[in-house]
Amino acid sequence: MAAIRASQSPKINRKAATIPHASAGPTVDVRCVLFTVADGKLLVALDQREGTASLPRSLPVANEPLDATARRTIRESTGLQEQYLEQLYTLSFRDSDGWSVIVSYVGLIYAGPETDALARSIWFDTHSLPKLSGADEKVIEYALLRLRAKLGYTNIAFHLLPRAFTLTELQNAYESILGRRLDKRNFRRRAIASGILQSTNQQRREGSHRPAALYRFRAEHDPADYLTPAWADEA
Amino acid sequence: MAAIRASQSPKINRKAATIPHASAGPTVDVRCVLFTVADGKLLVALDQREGTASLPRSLPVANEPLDATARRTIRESTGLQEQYLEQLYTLSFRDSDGWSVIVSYVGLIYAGPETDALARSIWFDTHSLPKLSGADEKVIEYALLRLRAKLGYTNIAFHLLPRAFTLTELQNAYESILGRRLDKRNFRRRAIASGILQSTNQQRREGSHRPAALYRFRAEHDPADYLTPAWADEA
DNA sequence: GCAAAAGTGTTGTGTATACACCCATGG
DNA sequence: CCATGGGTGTATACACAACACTTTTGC
Repeated sequence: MAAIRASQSPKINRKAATIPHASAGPTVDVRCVLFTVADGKLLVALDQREGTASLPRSLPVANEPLDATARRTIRESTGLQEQYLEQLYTLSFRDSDGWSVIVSYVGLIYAGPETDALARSIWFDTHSLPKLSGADEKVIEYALLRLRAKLGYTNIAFHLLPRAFTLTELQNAYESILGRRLDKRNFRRRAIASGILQSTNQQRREGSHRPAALYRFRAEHDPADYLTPAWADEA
Repeated sequence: MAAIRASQSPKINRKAATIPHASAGPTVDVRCVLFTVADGKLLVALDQREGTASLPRSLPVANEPLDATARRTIRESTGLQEQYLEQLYTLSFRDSDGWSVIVSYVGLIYAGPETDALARSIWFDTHSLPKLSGADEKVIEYALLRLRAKLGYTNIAFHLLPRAFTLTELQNAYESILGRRLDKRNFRRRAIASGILQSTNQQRREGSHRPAALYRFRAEHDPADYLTPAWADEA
């Protein structure tokens, strides 16, 4: 607990602050970890320009809010519109391209058969990822950690499903992310109790077994985005 | 669920990506919300250069990790060494100085009588803050929200106390942050049960009443930093 | 002996977990 | 009629909230 008031010099700070642009500050680059679930696998979207794979990324254009950059990145790189987006973490990184500040986002999306067909090549199983840069690897790893943790106290997994879904599909999404099986009765009880399920009166019949009831997600009761500040990103 | 594959043009993206430096990207600036507790009040540290108050801030110097920038900012602005530091949120902001990306951090510290004396002027009660920029106001508001939420599932408030403390002091810290009174017996039971209290065998006698047992915080059992990625910030 | 803060247990209520069988359908 | 996944209830353990009095000290 020794005194710390040593290097009190705000020289660099002040100087740079007066000429904010064109200084040797870091480049800001936005990267998105976009997840989807298919066949009981948790998949992540990667770009594969020039052989090596990498997270979808881009630089913010002038005065573009970071959230908008993230959404644009996802659109440009996958052609899809994410259903949920949350800022993950910001880190600085030094590599061959110079000095970057990476603002990372996590997105969730349902990639059904249609979209799957046109964009299949970009999806990679999180359990067998291709070679990635160190930064991308860490960002993905952390995104997974946070996504799993968040399943415990939010209903975020709804965003991985189509508008109408069965409880079994919902449970499969949870199990894919968590990597373990859940008890059917307990899962259904909690899902119903959470109050964010709206029971449509439709059913889905497929295969030689009892048809499943279809539900919708009541977005207005979703407490999932409480981690994102209300103002989010304005300019 | 209409098809979204509209603006597939990664023009801007690609172009900017090839000349990352010297472009008109945003300035990156790190701001710290440093909290302390005194007299049952939750206080935040503000700089008051040139009349208007603002959060302590600075620009990262070349290749400096963001966490290091945050720690340096706190040292330079308060002369103190924070006891806990966590990244809060990153937002972009447009103001008179141009286009900035603000990486915000929350720090916790114990500001005892000694430190209080030399730095008293910088501390402001969170319930009566001076006029601040819109960005700073929002960052503080969000920091408070997150700090309160975090008290529910972590033991983060220990970082607001001196090395040895009484359970009553700990409870006061919680109450100052939450803004409501807690039940003494329940509070103590949970604090003990959490396993991060190490009972020193010392007591503190002050005033005409029974002396209080002193405890220490077992940092190695602190699950508080699980929100921060293991790699945190390397370059 | 009294004022002032420290310290201490029990009970009810709600929430999470473990666990096994019948139902509706297609072929 | 059988294979397949859909759907249902109960008992137990644990976590949390409400609640009041005794203890030790300084003066």
